[in-house]
Amino acid sequence: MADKARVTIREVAERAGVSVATVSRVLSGNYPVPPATRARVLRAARALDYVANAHARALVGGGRKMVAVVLRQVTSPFYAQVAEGVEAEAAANGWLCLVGTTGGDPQREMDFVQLMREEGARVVILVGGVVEDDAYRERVAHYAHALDAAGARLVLCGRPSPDPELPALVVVFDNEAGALAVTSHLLSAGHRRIVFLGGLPGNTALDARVAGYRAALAAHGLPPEAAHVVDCGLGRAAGHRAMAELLKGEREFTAVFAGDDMVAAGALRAIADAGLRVPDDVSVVGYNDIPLAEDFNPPLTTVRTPAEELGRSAVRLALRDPDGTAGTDHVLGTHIVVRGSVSPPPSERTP
Amino acid sequence: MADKARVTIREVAERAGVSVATVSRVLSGNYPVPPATRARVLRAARALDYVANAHARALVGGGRKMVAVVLRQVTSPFYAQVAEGVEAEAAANGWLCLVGTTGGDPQREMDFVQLMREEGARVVILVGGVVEDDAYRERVAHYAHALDAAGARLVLCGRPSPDPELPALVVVFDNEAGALAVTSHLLSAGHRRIVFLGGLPGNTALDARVAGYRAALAAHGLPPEAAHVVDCGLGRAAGHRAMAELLKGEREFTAVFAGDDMVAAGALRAIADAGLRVPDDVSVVGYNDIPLAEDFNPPLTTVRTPAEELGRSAVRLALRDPDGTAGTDHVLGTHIVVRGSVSPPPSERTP
DNA sequence: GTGAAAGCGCTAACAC
DNA sequence: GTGTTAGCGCTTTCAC
Repeated sequence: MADKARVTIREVAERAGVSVATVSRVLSGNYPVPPATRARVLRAARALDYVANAHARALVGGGRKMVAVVLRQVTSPFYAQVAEGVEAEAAANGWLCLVGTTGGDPQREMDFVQLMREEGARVVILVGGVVEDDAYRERVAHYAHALDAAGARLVLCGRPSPDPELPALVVVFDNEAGALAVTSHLLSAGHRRIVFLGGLPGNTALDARVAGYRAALAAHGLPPEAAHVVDCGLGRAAGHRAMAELLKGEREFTAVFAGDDMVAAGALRAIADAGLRVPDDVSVVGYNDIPLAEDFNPPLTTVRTPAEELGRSAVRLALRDPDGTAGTDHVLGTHIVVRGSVSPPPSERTP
Repeated sequence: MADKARVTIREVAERAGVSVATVSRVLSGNYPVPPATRARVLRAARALDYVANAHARALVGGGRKMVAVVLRQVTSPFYAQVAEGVEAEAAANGWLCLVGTTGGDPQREMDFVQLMREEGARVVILVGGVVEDDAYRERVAHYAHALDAAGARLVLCGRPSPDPELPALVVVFDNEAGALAVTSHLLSAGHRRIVFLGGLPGNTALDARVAGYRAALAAHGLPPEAAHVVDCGLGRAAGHRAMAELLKGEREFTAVFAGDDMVAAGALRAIADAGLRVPDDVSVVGYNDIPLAEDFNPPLTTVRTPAEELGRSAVRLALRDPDGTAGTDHVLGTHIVVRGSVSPPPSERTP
């Protein structure tokens, strides 16, 4: 019962009483064919429920319109939004979209990119911040050159290029500006002791956010020692653990700036578990404005990063620029979304 | 610069000083080749950064190991988890996974399935509840037969088969049992006036949940009129709108059973906006236990549906059963997760 | 206007 | 052990 033979173009031709060339012509629709023959062929194809073999087509046609996205995981709200943007923009242009997940494993990333090369993907999009070590730089350089040699495009999405000379397109957020803005928001509310939760040394996105955080502190005349960054990495669990740990000692902060909204979710839970209230006892801000951030307790003040637009831009750029005029990075703006997780620090409210 | 010629097997053969057949043999690894030649070929392939053309390979090899998942959208936490399960299980077996989204549009669904037939996907997985109208039944029957005729498998995931005779595998949750369980939980807490928010007449998943809800009510000796289902459909926005509407009139309920967690999120917000507290003034339960349900305000009591396992099961089943011994549905168990959104109704607490 | 035929890059018989 | 060759299903010159 398995593997019955697929209907081929030859059978359609026979049934319609024409040659395979004619069938190909009407199906491709890029060649004038008399309405009568055309109808006959179409009828035969319909009757046989014929579907073209995409592989044969791609083989002769030199590849197929396909873009591939590589993410850590689809269950992260942020990545899911980026994927949705890529998928939508690809579909809108009649391109196929393939999403692959790595779980953060470099080997899986390499395997997937290799697979995409075999499949003839014409655009490969790498999404999200990463820690830039030598192995990474080497990997990306290889992807970029290999893809370029095959006439395909590499797009770095949400991360800078490790080397401006690489044939790669890049679309990013201005993480530093976003972080500077939320930190300033906290400072304006009167906070002076703000901890940054979720540092990840070497990670492009987090380093930039930390830089923005430090810049805001400095701009408000605070000394460098005022910065307190906890390098616990990302994820709800990490945020929860790190916050709980922090809450064990003397409380030397009045606000926390979480590296992203998932970290914030974990931190909020830990704070509640400790019997403290947000924002009365401690203020919290996140980053990314994931769809459910407004349902947190309390609704989270955070930085909106247009994730879906990031994905759309990536494919738009790649399709618009088939010959790879790399060079300038495209940067997308972000802005603060004020909700209920920030208030003046306790001391300020009881002068 | 675009579309440079890809390195082919012929070039590797030349460089290694052997025939293409030999190269093919060492690369496929399914044929004994002397270590010396083998090494020479491998070296040549590496030097040229050769990647096989998957299309040529699939063309001669009769298709390629690929499973396709079809979802409404990846940004829904529930669907994302299912997709992750499918992806993981497929990858674990060395299969490619392609995810397509429809946004709920039947046309896009048909286009995507058609595309998957062209691509030679050997497994196509349709995910999630649907409203079963005639058009739908016809569509699915067509997919099932067409896929079967090509030796591929159709898997209905999270929805029953519209016709037991169809050559399709099915994996589902026992929605009725899950709904009966949470409703009973509410009843045990003392609630008698419970509204079901998020009905969607004709939708397989919601109808089953409503049935479980009614069954629980009946089991507790309540008359059929005790049931109150609001057919607002799914999604956070729908839940918010419907709840706000409900709150405008005389409050004739003490608890709400949301059709899924996103509806619950919207309902919680509407309740808070109305100045009411959960669970003191009104209790709320959801369905699915999405990852962030515990971060809602208050943490949501809900029904855990093992979404990722649903996805994994779907591919496991399809791979285990290549010849389509359809017939019996596979059903996955669910269970309640008790958190903070339920308490006895106000009247019970002030006897 | 339509058909015959030459490949696209690869695998698998079939020779030697 | 390794090379030669015939296709896989399709598109696309090039004839007629």
